[in-house]
Amino acid sequence: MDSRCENCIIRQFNSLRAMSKEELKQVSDTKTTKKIKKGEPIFEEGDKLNGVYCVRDGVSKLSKLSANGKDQIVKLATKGEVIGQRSVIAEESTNLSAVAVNDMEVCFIPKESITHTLHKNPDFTLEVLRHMAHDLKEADDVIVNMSQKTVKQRIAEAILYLKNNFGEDDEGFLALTLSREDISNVVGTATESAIRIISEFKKKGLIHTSGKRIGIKNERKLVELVEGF
Amino acid sequence: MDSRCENCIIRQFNSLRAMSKEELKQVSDTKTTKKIKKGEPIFEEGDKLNGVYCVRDGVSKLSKLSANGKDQIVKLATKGEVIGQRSVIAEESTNLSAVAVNDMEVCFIPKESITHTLHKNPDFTLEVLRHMAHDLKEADDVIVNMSQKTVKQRIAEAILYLKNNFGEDDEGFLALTLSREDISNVVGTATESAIRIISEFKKKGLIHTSGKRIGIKNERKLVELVEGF
DNA sequence: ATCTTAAACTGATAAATATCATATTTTTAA
DNA sequence: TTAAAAATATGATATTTATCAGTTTAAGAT
Repeated sequence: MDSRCENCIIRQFNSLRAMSKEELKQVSDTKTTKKIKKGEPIFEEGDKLNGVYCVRDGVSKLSKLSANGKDQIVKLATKGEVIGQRSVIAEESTNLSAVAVNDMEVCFIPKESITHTLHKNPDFTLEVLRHMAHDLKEADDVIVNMSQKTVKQRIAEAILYLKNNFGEDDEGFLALTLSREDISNVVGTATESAIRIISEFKKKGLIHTSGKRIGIKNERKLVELVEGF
Repeated sequence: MDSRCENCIIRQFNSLRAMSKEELKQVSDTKTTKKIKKGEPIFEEGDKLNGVYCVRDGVSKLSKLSANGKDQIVKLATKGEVIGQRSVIAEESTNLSAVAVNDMEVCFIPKESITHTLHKNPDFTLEVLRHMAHDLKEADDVIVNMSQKTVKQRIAEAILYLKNNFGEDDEGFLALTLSREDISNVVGTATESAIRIISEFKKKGLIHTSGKRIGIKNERKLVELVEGF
């Protein structure tokens, strides 16, 4: 993979595409590439970030620790997404932890490169703004789901989400394998409850499993379940 | 109250303050002021908005209808806040309904005034971006609260939120009176459950009530409850 | 002011979910 | 490869929350 931002395909998926040649060169010259192993943190809740992280490969879970000691996963960030933006823009310490779900490669971009462009290039700022508007809409949807859907519906939805966003492998399992605990943290439930419902889905023929891996067997029924039939 | 945006105090609280004199004049010349009565909608979920609404007076609830027919209130917007921004920026139809909680006065600003400035004035765009970053953080917090806190904790939190954001009247009641149903829609629970818990708080001496009005009697205990004691 | 309607409230019960305890399987690392 | 650790799984039970049915109280309209 080319190590210059100008040539990085990932850029096509995020706001960096709205940068000018010179701005991009500046980013490329100051960025550093990091490898993060599965389970390792990129940053922790409360950290003051000195820049943002552009995900080149792998998936990161963004989560927040609640008073009762459970993590709530708020978002899964994958190839092409930029994480840490919110904190850098608001000039606050981050409200989320970012931990690698599998082995990752990320580019660290110092905040000066970003903030300078934010002040100078309205196209870039607008592009970031549009992304954030989208994230905000998604967050609103999550709030509604959390409060109005049952755990069963939320788990069905999470499984479909994983398929739609990360795809399936050649054996028909979800390409992104989350632990049962991670699933329960996405859905906001007790790990045992998540496991129980996954077993139930298996018994009913909606999914099949192998170890921690999950595959979809009856997508239509899962969709119906989410919609409340 | 002066009807020119340039002189409007409300502007101090929102992104419009980053506009140049000319931009603001343009907004002022194209804006229209509307009065909305308690219970009336400003816009409905799915509407394509032709502009944004700047709240001059009163409070609006932003909510989303869920599959089971219940509204989930995602945000309460008050004096100084601009609503409908997200949809206009993302150029999508709105994902939320806005209904007046009490009599309101709002200024409608056609989207052209906004989008034009978004493309030209990075200070303004950045200011809007910062606001949205803030909203996103709040949304993340709501997600965590929804999934990790009990209904009792969420109701206690809602009461404290109302006090901190809208204050108390001279009799010691919350200045913003929400119906029990609205409270249950903020908290994401059945109306009867909300009522029951409010009664319980009253019995325990945490609050006092008079009709639908609620006053805080023991703030410390409410805070402790939210934090899980 | 009073009639009418809507909102607030209460009880009984059902359903959903969490918790605790423990067995089994899978993964990790020596 | 195998022992240890971690994750998955399941049962029993407690707790929380929703639902249904009904009464009382408050608010709005004539």
